[in-house]
Amino acid sequence: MNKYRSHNCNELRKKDIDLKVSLSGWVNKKRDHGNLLFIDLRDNYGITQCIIDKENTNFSLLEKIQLETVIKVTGRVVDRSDETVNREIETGEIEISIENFEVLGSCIELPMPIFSDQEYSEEIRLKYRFLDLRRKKIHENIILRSKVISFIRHEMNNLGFLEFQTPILTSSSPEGARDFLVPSRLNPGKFYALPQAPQQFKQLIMVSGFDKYFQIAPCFRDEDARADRSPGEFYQLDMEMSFVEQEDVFEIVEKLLLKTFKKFSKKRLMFDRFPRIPYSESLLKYGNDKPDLRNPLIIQDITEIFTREDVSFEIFKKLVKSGSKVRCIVTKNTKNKPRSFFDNIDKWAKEQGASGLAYFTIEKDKQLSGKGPIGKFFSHQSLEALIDLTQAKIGDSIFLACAKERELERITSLARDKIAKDLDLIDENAFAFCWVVDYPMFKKDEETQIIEFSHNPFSMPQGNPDKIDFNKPLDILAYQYDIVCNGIELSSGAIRNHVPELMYKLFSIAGYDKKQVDEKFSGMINALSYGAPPHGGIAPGIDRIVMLLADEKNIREVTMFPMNQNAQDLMMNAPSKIDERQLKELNLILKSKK
RNA sequence: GGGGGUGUAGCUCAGUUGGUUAGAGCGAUCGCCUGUCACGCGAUAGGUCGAGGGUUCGAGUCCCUUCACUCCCGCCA
Repeated sequence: MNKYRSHNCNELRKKDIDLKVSLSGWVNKKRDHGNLLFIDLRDNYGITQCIIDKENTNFSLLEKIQLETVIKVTGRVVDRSDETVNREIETGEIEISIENFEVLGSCIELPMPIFSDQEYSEEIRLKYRFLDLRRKKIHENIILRSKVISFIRHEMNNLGFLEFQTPILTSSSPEGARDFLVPSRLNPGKFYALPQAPQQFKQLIMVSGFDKYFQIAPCFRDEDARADRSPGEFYQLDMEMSFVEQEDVFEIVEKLLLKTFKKFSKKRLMFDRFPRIPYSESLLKYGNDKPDLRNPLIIQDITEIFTREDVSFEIFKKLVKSGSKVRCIVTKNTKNKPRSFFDNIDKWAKEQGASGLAYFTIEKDKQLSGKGPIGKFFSHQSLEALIDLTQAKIGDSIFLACAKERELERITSLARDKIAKDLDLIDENAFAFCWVVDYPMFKKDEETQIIEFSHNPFSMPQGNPDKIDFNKPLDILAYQYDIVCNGIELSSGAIRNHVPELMYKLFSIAGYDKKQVDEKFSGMINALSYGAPPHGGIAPGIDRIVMLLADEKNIREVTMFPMNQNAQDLMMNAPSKIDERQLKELNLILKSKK
């Protein structure tokens, strides 16, 4: 028999009445009636009410016990009368009549209450994460995370994938985010980098002939935090397959994600198959490459309207002449919305750094007319043309913005979210997945005008390699794809380029000569020359998947021991100073910061 | 690196136009209470109003600087 307990705190039921039991757990709550004391004892599994009265010699000791003390109680399971049954907890039909108890772990005064639905500052939660994790919601989130990971692992095994570990101490790569570096004692002046993803290793695994690989892989990127992005480290379901095309990857991942989301969430799945949206279309219609398809609003380009003679909205016309574009969002049947609705959105847009969002509503008396501040600038013929172009109906409103393409995408993307929220158009009880496909291989840095890889340098360009026009690098598309769910980027993947000559060619466009490629990616480029299979893969973000399933807005709610926004672990005091001896061993000298 | 928000008791928060000794709930301590499940009742302790400077007869409140936390932009192949 176990020294500490015969049952856990969510085990005893009516059938156990009269049984002599022992339970161990935390004192969740006390209710002291002076001569009668109730103690809610809590463990990982649940809560059991324990009771003791003044007749028992232990009464006065238990009366004084601090909340969150860990105790073992022994006693008999007793029935509760009908009036005193607690339907809120699973053990609510019984209680333990305490005969004896023992303190297993005492507790000093708490910095934050455990038994409470109050919200606390992140600072205190992260500093005392071990207390925070005792609280119901986050405790359940972490359990959910464990179950999701184990389900995925099981599914991947069934699909014939093999799980491998890849090195954590590896080499720095010139592309991508900033690396976390680890100085090498045995190689003075040289550094390891923590992997931003096991990208090269998983490709090497394919070259090694293992066919299907996966890993719940830690990834390290030294980038600033966001609500959906932990600083430092996160986990990906990293996977790679040999002898596959884009379609094969889609087939596997779609099924896996749908199965996972069906199993772990009650929310509706909007699509049985993920819609596929080309990158360029996504930028136009949604203003970004992570569209929230729960939002029915679509952005449309109406620049041509502003070249018409019978449109007299001179500010926009002038901007259009100098290369700006005009895009709009049509809202259905909003003619009766109060003026404040429109003005709030315009005001909001100005706060976002835009010049504002112009708007008018299409009305028809005898003729079409635009109602609203700028409605008068449009002739009825121009409104007809606008209706043709946008499929807007009478009674709909049009929000428009005019700017250079990049800025226009930014503001219309934000406006699309904002307007949908104001009109309550987003179904919070749904998951809307999609693929964003056909990413360009290269992009031009706005400031430096230098051509660089837009996504992943190891992606295979689309089309016959012999026919690709390398003189127009910005037109080259890649077999590169993302999965987006509810506006959150969940995964990124690609069919890889396994042809060394093609790789050199593409790297040369991004400014790396053969020697640099050989140096920086020696392991991989070398391997590709020794018989590499065509291969591809993807890497869904585990933390974000769990975040969506747990219906949380912040990734720290599904991360056991997260760092704060400044990438500090307030509980472990990381990062921390190191002593001179260690620095010396590592051949490091610290430069004092002024 | 930049912008927004927040910072008052251990925790969550209130604090009016600048005006007496800065309040509440929870928690803590002490007392009362035998059926609660957010138990109830009474009392006590607990404050560098994030820090520094300024304006003022007087600052939690106004101004400047700064720090911490957070959200966002940049960044995230």
